[in-house]
Amino acid sequence: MTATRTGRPRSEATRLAILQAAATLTTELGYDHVTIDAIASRAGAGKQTIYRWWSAKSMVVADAVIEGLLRLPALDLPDTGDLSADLKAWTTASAAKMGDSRFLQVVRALVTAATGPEQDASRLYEHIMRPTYEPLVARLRRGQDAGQLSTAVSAESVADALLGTLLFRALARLPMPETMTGIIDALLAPPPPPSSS
Amino acid sequence: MTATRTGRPRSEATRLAILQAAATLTTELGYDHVTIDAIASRAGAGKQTIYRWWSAKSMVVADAVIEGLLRLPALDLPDTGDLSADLKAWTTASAAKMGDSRFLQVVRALVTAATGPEQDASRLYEHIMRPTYEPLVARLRRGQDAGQLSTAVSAESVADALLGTLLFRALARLPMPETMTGIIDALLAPPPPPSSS
Amino acid sequence: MTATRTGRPRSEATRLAILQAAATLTTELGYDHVTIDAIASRAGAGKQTIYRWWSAKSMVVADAVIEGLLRLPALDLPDTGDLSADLKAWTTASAAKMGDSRFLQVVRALVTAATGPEQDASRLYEHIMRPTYEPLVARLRRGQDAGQLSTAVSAESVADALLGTLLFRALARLPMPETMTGIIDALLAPPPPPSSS
Amino acid sequence: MTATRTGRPRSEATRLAILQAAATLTTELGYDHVTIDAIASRAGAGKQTIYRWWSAKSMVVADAVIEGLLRLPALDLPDTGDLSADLKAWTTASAAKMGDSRFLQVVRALVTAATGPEQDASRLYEHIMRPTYEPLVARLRRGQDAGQLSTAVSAESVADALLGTLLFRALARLPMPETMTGIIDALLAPPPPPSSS
DNA sequence: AGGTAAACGAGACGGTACGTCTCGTCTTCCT
DNA sequence: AGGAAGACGAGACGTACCGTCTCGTTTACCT
Repeated sequence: MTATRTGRPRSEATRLAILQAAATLTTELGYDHVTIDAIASRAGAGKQTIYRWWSAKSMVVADAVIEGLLRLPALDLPDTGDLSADLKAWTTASAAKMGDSRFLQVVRALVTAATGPEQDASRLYEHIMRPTYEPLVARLRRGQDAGQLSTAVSAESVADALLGTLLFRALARLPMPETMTGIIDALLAPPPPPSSS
Repeated sequence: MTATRTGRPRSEATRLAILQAAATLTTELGYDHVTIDAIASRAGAGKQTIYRWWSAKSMVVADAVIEGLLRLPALDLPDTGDLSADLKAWTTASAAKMGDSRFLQVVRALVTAATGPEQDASRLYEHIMRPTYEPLVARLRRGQDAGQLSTAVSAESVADALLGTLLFRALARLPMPETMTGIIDALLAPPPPPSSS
Repeated sequence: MTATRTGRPRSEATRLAILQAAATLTTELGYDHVTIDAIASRAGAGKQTIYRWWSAKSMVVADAVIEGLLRLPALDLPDTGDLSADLKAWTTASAAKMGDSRFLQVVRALVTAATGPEQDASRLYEHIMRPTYEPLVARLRRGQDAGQLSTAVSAESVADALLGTLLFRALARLPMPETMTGIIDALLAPPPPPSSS
Repeated sequence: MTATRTGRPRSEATRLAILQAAATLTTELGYDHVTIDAIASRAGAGKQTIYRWWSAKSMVVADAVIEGLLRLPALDLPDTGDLSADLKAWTTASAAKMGDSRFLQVVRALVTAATGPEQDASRLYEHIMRPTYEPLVARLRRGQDAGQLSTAVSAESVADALLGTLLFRALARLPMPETMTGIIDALLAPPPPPSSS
């Protein structure tokens, strides 16, 4: 019994109105120009209601992401049986979305939240990163089962490298597709060791 | 001759004091919590002096980086001739530093800047990441020359994967060292090609 | 029969707890810093219970006064038969209490209420001042009966002058005791009439 | 040389605009409904500018009084040579103004300020009470010289009693004129001591 | 040497947003 | 129905910074 029991219960309608307002304003104005006052006003809520449930603006935006009101680029990973083609299709599509400035606005909120208290960071990982990470690892494992990826390397390592590259180059604003193709080839179908260059 | 000629010349001592203050405060407080007032106060300078020479906080911090006053706690990448051992030593040591809050502060500065104007973002990334990224790429190229790494994959791709993994796992707060070892092995010592190619 | 009759009867214990809390907090914090929330919390009552029975903070405090829970630190006015000595003893003792911050807190409550609606103001003044004012007037009347004070001046006027002097000098933070002695002498033992009347 | 010397000097225009705004708003809305935000907005000033120079709303209003922008009832004390008539005329006129609710609004600000830090209270006394108190004492002394008031009582005592009565009855909202007449008569022309009632 | 002019430290200015506090109402469960 | 608990919309509070604007002062170059 962790719950308190008396008192007016939290209003779900208000909670959603706040998250919706945060999502809308982030998309319209960009993360930096969103204010708590504006979120409250747009949501028809009091500021205290926001501060009662969220510790910072970044957490409100992060919750809007979790709630699905503010979409990160969808990263549905296909499974056609051809791991290499699937990964290339996925990274190419993902990379294309990374150039979207609205995406960077959201990423900024998430990174801000991620550098905050451990508890908040973990929550974000669970709700935002894991839904992308786990299917990717699973797909890589199926590729290993199919003999398309060496079992000498952990699927997690490859997933880290792929997601990390996307993150790194997105933040650095470097071009992406070719790079991703190269590393995928390197990991999946390594050439014979060079003997004489 | 665009320059005016009379008047008191710009004070180099003040310029450096401002950049040093910006660097110190960014490391101590994190990019978001650095204020122009604090920089001015710490540097013993007037705010107007800062605004006279820089357009925004991000430009001051970028200049501090250029000046070499603010760095990632980057480690020297050894070159013993054994690429695998060198990378493992470097990634292990780097991963250990990822727990350092100063690292996260700088990463935050980068991400914050990344969502700002293209020009600011590029300046910061160039000068913060390059001192780490370029030597890494160079070392990988030497490894390729020595036949320790396939030439079928670009050195940049491997560098992206390594740095990206560090960045990703740092932000996601996942454990690091083992993972790094695995991916290095995968890239350097590829397994036999899958049976059905 | 104006009253409804069904339902749970009003809790007397809660009513008193609220008034006691209001009195205590007014004394401790001063009228301005008392909040309805704090009263409710201290009384172990719900805010709605307060709003159900009182229209405003001033009314709660007024009721606390009526209930005798909040008083000026009034002193008993002695009656030894010697009006002059009695008044001097009382004013000297009262003046000493004027330095007490609790006194100023109550005065502030009165002044705050005085600027509000007529009804609230009257209630507070009646009940806070009267317990001091009425005995003083009564004592002065007995002095008049005993020939110690002229009947040409109303007892109320003298009471006003005495209490007013205390109030004025307390607010102006001027020294008090000697002054009080002087005015008492002036009123009780009038000098010979001026030569040219 | 107690003053600091550098930096932009305080703007006198802004200072006056703030006091004028405070005066106007107090008159229009009443002391309670004046907000610092409204003063700042009306004055075209920033809130911080107000907080930089005044500790509380009551001090701003008090300064507006001192500056003559928010008038207390003028208490010009006539000197026709007839002390009794002069005092009665003055108290009657003063009492009439005391019923004005705008007066009570200002008094509330002053009392609030008077119950604050010693330094603020002293300032108020010097600038607000003394300009009324001192001429009154002086007039009473001239009355003593003319034999219209006993020299056995200090002029200050009488002034205390008169001002105190006005203050007390104004705050208590009790009727005034008759009472004031009575006490003046008692102090100025005492009847012969009663022998047989 | 004296004059001109830009840069300097200092800090007040009009603003925006913050995060907190209090109000008076509303909503639930418990008695 | 009364009451405790406590969430709610509203909005004022006092603070922190922003970027701009005077000030008086300092330090060069130019007569």
